[in-house]
Amino acid sequence: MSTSLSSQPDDVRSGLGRNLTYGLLDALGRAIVTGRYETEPFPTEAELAKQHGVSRSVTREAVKMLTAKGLLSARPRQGTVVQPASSWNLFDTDVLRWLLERQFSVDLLRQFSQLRIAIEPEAAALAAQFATAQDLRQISAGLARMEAAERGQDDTLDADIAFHVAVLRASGNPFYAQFREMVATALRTSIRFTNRIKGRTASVADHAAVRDAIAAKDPATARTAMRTLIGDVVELIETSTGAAAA
Amino acid sequence: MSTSLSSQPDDVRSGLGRNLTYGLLDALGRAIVTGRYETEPFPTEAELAKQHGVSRSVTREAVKMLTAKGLLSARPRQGTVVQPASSWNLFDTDVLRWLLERQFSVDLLRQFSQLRIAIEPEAAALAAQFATAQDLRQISAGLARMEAAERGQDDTLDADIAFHVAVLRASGNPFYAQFREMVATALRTSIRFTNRIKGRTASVADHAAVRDAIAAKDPATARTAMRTLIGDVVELIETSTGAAAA
DNA sequence: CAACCCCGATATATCCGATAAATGAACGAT
DNA sequence: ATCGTTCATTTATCGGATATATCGGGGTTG
Repeated sequence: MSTSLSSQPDDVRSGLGRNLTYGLLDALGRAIVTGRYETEPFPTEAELAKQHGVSRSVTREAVKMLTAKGLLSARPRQGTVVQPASSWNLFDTDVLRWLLERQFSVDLLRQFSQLRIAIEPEAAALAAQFATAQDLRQISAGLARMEAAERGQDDTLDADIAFHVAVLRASGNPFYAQFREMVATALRTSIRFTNRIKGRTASVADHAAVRDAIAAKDPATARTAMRTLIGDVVELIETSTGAAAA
Repeated sequence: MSTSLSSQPDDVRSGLGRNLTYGLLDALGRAIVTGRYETEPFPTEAELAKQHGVSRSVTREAVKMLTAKGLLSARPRQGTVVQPASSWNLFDTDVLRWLLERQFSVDLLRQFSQLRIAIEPEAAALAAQFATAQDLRQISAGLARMEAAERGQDDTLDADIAFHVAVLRASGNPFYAQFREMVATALRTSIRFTNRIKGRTASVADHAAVRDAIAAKDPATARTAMRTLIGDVVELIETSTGAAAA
């Protein structure tokens, strides 16, 4: 065939995933969330296979995975079509990552932080009630890493993530724990905005207050302390958005 | 082989989905969350195809969708294995439905309601700030349906769902709106427990208080009113659980 | 003229058989 | 005993054939 010399068919074969299907999944996912198919129709299965230089099997499996994540819908004769953004599964870590890594994602980051305002304070309150000794050790370990990062002995971002993830786990509720990956992804992305604006040095003292309240089994205080923490983040992003708009 | 006459290979061909792949997806999803593969290893691709009387293509696509939802993981030689429950995407409506519809799901329902305590009051607060005129009409429509249901002129459950979904939409935040399907699913399941215990007649007055606070653009009151509402649900479920345990 | 039915075109859905690649385990050499 | 090789198993990938669903056009009919 003509394209089989793999001149450069979008190169799904590189290193985008552990195999061709995941490579195509990633390429298509990014293309969809960046709106490439808002102006042109989504290709048919045969066209996709030819464009990316892969077999129909690989194509179909990638499309099925995107369907499972709510980004696509396939019907005979009608073809495969991109679903409206309202039906995308925003709590799928792949989808969230694609969305946050694209350009113009500050709005989305602000909206996700608005969600964190609801989730994390309540998670802290639950943690204050149900955290095991080991949960508490993990939270303290995260805090210790933040202090170490202050002295340049650890990575600030990783330490921050470790702390928040530990609190979510300590809630003892799988639905709260589910936000682990998402918060981690969002934090990694958000640093591109927040760190650019302030020196940050994310208030270790405020984080310590959360840990202390959880250790003291004081849900109300834990909730307020965490709310303060996330509130600062939101304010930082609001400022960023406002600055960009002005 | 013995099974090729399709005596009754689990019958994915019936009406479980709009095609074979979705039928198999549903059958396998239910089987996984009900723990069938905790005692026996997950079948290989070839075995699955034979057991359900479908081709390997259909099998592979269903497995890929389950992988996208976090339930499975496939590697050459190792085979396909069920992932630990902690990596299942609980915010996928299929996964949540499979989990809630299985036996012994009261615990999960309680935990999801604990999440609603975080989400819905905050959504109500956001709605009080940002709801459009149309959002408000939708909320009022939901309330009207609840009143009608009181008089036996509408379905209580559908009306309740319509109200909560309208509030989530009115938040103007896609992450909150994402909970629509999940709350709907959870409510439909929860009625099997809550309705069994009380006459319910879910406090229309309490719902009206939420609507009024949103209409008055009073976030704090909207938040507290919604918190009261969900708090009642949790209490109801706690009672149910306690009764079952005792 | 309008309603209905039938047929063809098109895209996904399904089945199939062959080959490639990855990987863990058994086996053998040093 | 350790290390490397071979082998068996399972998923990954390929591509061709056929089935099925569905939209739209066109012809027939009341």
